[in-house]
Amino acid sequence: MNRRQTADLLDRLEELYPQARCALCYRNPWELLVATILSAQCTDDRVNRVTPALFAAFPGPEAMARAGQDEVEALIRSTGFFRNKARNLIARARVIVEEYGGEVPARLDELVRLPGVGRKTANVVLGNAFGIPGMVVDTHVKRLSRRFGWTKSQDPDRIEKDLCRLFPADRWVQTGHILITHGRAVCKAPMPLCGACPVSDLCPRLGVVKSR
DNA sequence: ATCCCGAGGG
DNA sequence: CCCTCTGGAT
Repeated sequence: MNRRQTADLLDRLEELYPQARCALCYRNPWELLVATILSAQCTDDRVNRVTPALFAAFPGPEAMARAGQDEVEALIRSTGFFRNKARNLIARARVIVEEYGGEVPARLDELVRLPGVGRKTANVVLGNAFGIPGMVVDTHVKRLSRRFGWTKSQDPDRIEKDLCRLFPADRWVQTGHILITHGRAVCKAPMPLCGACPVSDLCPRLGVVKSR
């Protein structure tokens, strides 16, 4: 799929999913950071079910830094990986309090140094809480990128670079959201709903692009 | 059984 | 590249 076909596809997906945005409930960078790490291997609606109680119990990094491991675990148990997540939430809060004066850093290199924060989470926070362009590569973006032929790699870091080269920076954030939205609704992991796909005419999987 | 808007470690 | 961590929905 060439650059022009890709741009056409993005235009149409953006038209189809005009409301595509971050699915996590949050009111500030700290809450978004917490909600995003909880969303690892867990659906966003399940995250949104536990965050109100979590944010009420630990409103900011200072409170979280003083939290007990089992106290946090109890609140986030249903999101899976709760031991790792609880440990990282507390450790991360301490780093934010001690090294960043209680403010979530707005830089990629500083965010990824926080415990439990990888490039995916960092780019979600940068794009949605700080308005800094970042290409989010989650399982959906990864899958669609391969299906549309935008990358041959399986490595998320490599895919991120490929997509950043393919798209202009001012579309990175929205591209992530619309790919995720389309991936969840139509272009699903085990069984894509190709018969009901609104952009199947642009899909290399069906061999239609080549014949145009 | 398989997957979910992942990260860390080998 | 591989593996593990975890619960819940389908």
